[in-house]
Amino acid sequence: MVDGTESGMDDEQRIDLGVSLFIPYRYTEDRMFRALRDAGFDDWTLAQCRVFQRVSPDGSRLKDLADQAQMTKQSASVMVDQLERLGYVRRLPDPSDGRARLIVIEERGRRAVEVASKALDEILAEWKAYLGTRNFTLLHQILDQLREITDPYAR
Amino acid sequence: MVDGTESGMDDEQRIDLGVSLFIPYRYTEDRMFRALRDAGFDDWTLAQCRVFQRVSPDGSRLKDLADQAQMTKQSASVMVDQLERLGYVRRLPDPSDGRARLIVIEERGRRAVEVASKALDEILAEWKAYLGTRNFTLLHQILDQLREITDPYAR
DNA sequence: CGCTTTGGTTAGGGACATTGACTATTGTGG
DNA sequence: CCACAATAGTCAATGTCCCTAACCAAAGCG
Repeated sequence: MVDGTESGMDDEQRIDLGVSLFIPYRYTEDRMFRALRDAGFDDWTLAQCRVFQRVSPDGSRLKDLADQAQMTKQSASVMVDQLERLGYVRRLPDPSDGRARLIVIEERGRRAVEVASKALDEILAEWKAYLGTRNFTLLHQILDQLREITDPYAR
Repeated sequence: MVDGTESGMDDEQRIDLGVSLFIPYRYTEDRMFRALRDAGFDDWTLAQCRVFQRVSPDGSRLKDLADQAQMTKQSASVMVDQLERLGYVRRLPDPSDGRARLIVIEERGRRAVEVASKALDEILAEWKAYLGTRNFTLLHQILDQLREITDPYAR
């Protein structure tokens, strides 16, 4: 927050790494969202989509979705309600825990995942071509490393 | 969006680069926001703070803030209203254009920038120590490069 | 000068996310 | 085997954010 220009650290490196991280992130998000819309998945919102993307292929608990998306269970629940009404996911009772429910991907959701997947491939291929394979791989490695000290959710 | 597991590209690299970018970004944002709160700047919200961080030391036009923050002028205007009421910024008539107004940082805002600046330095120092100077610099360079094809706002 | 563009504001509504209080199931220690 | 704490999720009310639409005024341009 705040791109201060004073104090410590050589200026070259202060040019907001936070923003530098955010910009390409948003680029992928925007582009995938647009790809989905163009493919006919235009009945959901970005916020709903963000929750959907966290649903594991094996089904997820509401609590986990909420944690990962950094929101309250209540908020996540509303999103899931909507996604369910739209046919992207379904809630099933969790056989291993009577309190819990498993949110699983439905037919329409599966088709959306396919489209998004393809869009992501395209983006990554472009980046790879632009950065060169070497730097592209390095970026991956460094970010993975960084994740270890910045990801609040184990992984 | 959507972390698909099928199709193209070797799996190693598909582990969502988007998320990998987002996680450290959010880490910096969260931590700076907390640092500000702890320092007594606890009367604003994250959304207001996000707009504030875009205000240039020389003053910014509303339109520019809105563009950079990817929101409408109307939304940005509300944020600025609030920031102004809280004493972080002030609107001045723009001498070079009778229609426009310059949003400039006020005393309280300047103090906040200082705190945020210090927090950012800390974070970057930690990352540098963890990644090693070499990789830290590389990360910067690669992200800068990536920005050229992903930043919708020139710079 | 008219006309278009550009910078901002006002008004109203919808989407998102939070806090607080509640139910029900699970697990645990006495 | 039962009181008790912790956990999964819901309901209700509220507030914040952000958008569309409509508008005003200054600037730029033919």
